[in-house]
Amino acid sequence: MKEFYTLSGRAALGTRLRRLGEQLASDAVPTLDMYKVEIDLKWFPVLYMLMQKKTAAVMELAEDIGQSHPAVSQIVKEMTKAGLTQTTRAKLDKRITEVTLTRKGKTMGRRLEQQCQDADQAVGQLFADANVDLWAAINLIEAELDKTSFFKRMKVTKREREMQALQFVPYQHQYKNDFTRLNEAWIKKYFKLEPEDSKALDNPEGYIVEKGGYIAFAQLDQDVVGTCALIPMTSKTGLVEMELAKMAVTENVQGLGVGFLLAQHMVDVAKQKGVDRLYLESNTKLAPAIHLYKKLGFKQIMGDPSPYQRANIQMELLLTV
Amino acid sequence: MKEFYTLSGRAALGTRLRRLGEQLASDAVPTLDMYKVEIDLKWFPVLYMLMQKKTAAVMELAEDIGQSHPAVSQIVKEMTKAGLTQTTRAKLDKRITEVTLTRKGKTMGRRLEQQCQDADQAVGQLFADANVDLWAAINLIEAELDKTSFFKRMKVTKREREMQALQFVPYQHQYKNDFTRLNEAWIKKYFKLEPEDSKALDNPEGYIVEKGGYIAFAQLDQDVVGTCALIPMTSKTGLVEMELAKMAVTENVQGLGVGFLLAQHMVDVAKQKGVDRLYLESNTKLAPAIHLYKKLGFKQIMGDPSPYQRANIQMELLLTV
DNA sequence: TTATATTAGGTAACCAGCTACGTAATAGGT
DNA sequence: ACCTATTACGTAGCTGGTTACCTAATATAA
Repeated sequence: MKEFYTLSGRAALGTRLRRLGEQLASDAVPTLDMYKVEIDLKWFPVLYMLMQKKTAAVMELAEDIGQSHPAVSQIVKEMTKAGLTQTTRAKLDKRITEVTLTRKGKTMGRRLEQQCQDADQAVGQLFADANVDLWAAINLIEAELDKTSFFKRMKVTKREREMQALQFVPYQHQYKNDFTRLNEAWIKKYFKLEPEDSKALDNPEGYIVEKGGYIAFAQLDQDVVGTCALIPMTSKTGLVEMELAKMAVTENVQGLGVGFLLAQHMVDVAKQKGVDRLYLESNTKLAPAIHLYKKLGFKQIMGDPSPYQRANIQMELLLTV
Repeated sequence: MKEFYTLSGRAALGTRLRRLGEQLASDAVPTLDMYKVEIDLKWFPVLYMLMQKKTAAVMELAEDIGQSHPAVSQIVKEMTKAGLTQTTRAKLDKRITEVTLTRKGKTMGRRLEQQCQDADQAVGQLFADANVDLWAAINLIEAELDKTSFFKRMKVTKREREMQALQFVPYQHQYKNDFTRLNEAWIKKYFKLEPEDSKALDNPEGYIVEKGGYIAFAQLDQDVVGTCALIPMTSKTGLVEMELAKMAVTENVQGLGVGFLLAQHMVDVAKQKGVDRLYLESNTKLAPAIHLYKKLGFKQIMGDPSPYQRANIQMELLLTV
């Protein structure tokens, strides 16, 4: 039994907690008997709250015990039938159903309170015996989950693992289609293909690689998920200058930081090549891209007019100071 | 919200555990999406087990994942409909339904395993952030509950509390009926009233108290729940001797240790009175009583014949050595 | 052998939650 | 004053589990 837990490890934490909770709850059924509290287990929280509050509305009880109001409505109906509670419409607001305990309900309630005190005591003893304060532990865990939900934590974990598998490879002939595909995808999505585009996209080898440029591809497991190019520029200043261009990342891995790592990789390559200044053109519509460039240290400049219509921002990064 | 927890304290541990578990589980639904595992959350354990086992029977899976076999049967049916599993009758034993994953099922399974690894990682991180190892804590608690169930713990706690309220009071006239009632109850239950009984039961004052004897009553809250008497004996040896007799405890508090505490009280009283030797007669049918006397140090002896038919064992306790 | 017990697992009915929705009463804006 | 939004809460129906019960196959004892 419970083979599943041992195998799936802490991933089954949720199931395990629920199960332990259920076990404790089911242990509570015979104890109710012991205290001569003749109630349905599920009435427990409502009865308990009514002992504290004297009178309460259905919605109020639902809020207090953390269940839906139909559940409470149902429970109150049953308890009333069993003679433990009675309901009256509130005078001030006739929508409100006020629930109060009958004499019999109060008797049960008193026994229940006694039982709760004993249970608290017993739980305390259990913690002492096991030398663990599970209650405090849950408080800490819940506080931590309030800060960052488990869902978000999973996302971070996944990304971290995946990013470890990310590799950068230089251009090879077999990647030609990937280069075209990745770039056409984003251009078509945000703008439309310009005549200037086809120059580089249709012939990366002749237009970039053979001219002393560099193209890198980001590979995740077997998939090519991103690309970026360094294109030599004819410099007027005597500095070694290259253009960072054709940056593209597949839609379904966007937001994982592939773009940033890819761009960083390109900067590293540029440094190795002895490039003094990196230049790029982009569009302010592409906010995440601009953000990414800024993060890498690119500064906006007013440069020469671009051959691309969509370019409305130009940036540079000086690599040698 | 959650007013109930803060009020009822650790008594609501069960509910709280269950709730936290459910919260974590519900957080897992969107993560399934993230990993492109297109399964119903409840299929998770079955799919996971099948990844480990290649093939498994319905009963086996039920055992492994800790759910009932109809649940598994249902899940397998749904999974088969979704094309994730296929079922065949075992050749050796045609009652057995062997469940295996299809190609599609295996694909999902692989992604799920990946997800489980990430989840395990994320849970580990959560524990690190909260600085609590909840997993280890649960292990300790479960181990402790295996030793002593929560139900039993509640019983002990209840008894301890109740025993604190236990008081011993000496005979007063208003207790006369209690003395008769308590004694007649057990005599009638195990034996039948003998003529000798009425002597003491009908006239405790004349037969016991006024002759220098002593009667004590055990009171729990307002209820008289037990009684016991010390009756002077005519000694041949010159020692001060008394008979411990008329020990009776109400049925509905039996097993709580009232009898033991009462007898212990009588021994204390005897010591105060300067009694050298306590003597008693009983019947071996009354095993708990005999056990109790032995625990107090009484030893079996062969004494004079008893006026009571039901007496088939005699014991003594020497108080002065 | 043959009768009986046990086992695998399917179906049915139930249960305790939930969400969705409807109705009546109240609150609020114009 | 009147229309709209909100609130309280009841009913209906869904879901994911359960237990109870059934049949068929196998194991066991007379």
